[in-house]
Amino acid sequence: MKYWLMKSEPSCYGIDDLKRDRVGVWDDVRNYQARNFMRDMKKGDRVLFYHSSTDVIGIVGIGEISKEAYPDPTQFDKTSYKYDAKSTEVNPRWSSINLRFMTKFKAPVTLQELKLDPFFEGMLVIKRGMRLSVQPVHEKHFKKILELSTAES
DNA sequence: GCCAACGTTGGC
DNA sequence: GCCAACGTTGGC
Repeated sequence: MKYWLMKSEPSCYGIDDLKRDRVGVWDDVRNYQARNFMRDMKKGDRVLFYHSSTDVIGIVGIGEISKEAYPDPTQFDKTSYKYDAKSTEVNPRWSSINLRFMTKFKAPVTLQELKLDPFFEGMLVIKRGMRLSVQPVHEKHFKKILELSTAES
């Protein structure tokens, strides 16, 4: 099983939206590196759900990959601002995955906490200028974040 | 709202 | 294939 981190702006789609929907469609990634990671995802992989561009920045819950990469429907939709004229049905450029809600933390494990704890050194999300919205996470970091989240209230 | 750090685009 | 210009991300 692999572990990932996925960023989302809560004003756009946050953990509460995922909780309500139970399964969320990740369908607007237009970055090749992020796409490639999404294509590596396997059913059952765990995902740290991260809130960006908000007052409390950090990891707010856990999800699970419930459907592996498939062509992102928005790339063929001419009415979508995510429409990509260069993408074809035969050779789609962009991929989607489905994410199933698992847990919402009582309190976020904040970016600030991660930066202060030497244990998380090397974790991609705390690297300055790391804008990648989908990234792999080490198992030890994932597990530690789970511990931290239950330690909080 | 600022701006640094990237990624992408397109002229050459 | 280089690289300047431009657009976007995302923390602060």
